[in-house]
Amino acid sequence: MAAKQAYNVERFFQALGDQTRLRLLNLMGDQEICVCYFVEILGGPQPKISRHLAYLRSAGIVSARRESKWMHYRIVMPPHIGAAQILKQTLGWLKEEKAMQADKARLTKACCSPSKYALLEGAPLPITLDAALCEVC
Amino acid sequence: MAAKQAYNVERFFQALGDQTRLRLLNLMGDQEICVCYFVEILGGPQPKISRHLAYLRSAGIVSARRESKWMHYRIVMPPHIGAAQILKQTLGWLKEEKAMQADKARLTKACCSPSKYALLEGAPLPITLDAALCEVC
DNA sequence: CGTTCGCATACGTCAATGCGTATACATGAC
DNA sequence: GTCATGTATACGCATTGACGTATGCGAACG
Repeated sequence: MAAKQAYNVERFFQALGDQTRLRLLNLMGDQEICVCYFVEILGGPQPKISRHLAYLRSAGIVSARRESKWMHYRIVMPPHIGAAQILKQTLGWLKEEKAMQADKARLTKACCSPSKYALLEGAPLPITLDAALCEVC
Repeated sequence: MAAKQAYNVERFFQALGDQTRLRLLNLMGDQEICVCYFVEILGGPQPKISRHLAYLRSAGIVSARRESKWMHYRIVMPPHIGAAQILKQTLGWLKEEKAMQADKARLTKACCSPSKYALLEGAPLPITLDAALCEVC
């Protein structure tokens, strides 16, 4: 069959129905990114970022990987084919939003000179995911 | 520009994050349908249907038209091009869900023999929207 | 006019969600 | 072990949302 039955579609759309979470997803894109960058780029208290990441995890949209002290987050395509298509389309359109482009630019800037950001001293750089492993690309 | 700035993206996704509203959207499809059919097909109290339709209206996803006593609802494409694409894709995938197909089948059945449904006595039949006027088609 | 019908809204209740703050947890340095 | 660092969770609170029930509003009919 083309679509699975048990997938929680409501949860998927609810996960996309928040500005902060959309910004997080846009920043991830096809990269695996450390939480400290999210905190730096989006501003605000760190628990806020962490909670939204937990929400995305519970919705099955992102996965987390620990590397010593740092947690890396990346987008994972939902098992539901319809949801996966929607997610791809959403990511594509986010790239066209000016505010999202500004976020991305700040991320690039932070990665190029992390020493300018107290929070990012020694933080691991984002990792661009292998196209063969990343269905987003 | 490819995308508008002020569109309420959160509200759009939140509107899709509910099973009842997805069922309503699937039933509408490319037709303009009377509220009484929604009540008949989805069951449950009528105010529940009406509230969800109001939510979809506030999100700019559907529009309402009065015809004497009856209110007809139809899907309207959001002004935001990204949202419009997402909505089309969502509608297309809903058609593949078995539960949604069952809803649609019950709607067809109700339209063919409305006399069997007390609620639908004299109710106006759904109107398939002209392809020239309906961007969904 | 009053009644009936189709639908929308108001009200109260309860669960879910978002936030800031504080705290717990995990890892590494010492 | 202690401590610092990066991240997650707990708590209290305010807002939102979904629900059932009751009620209001517009249109048609008598």
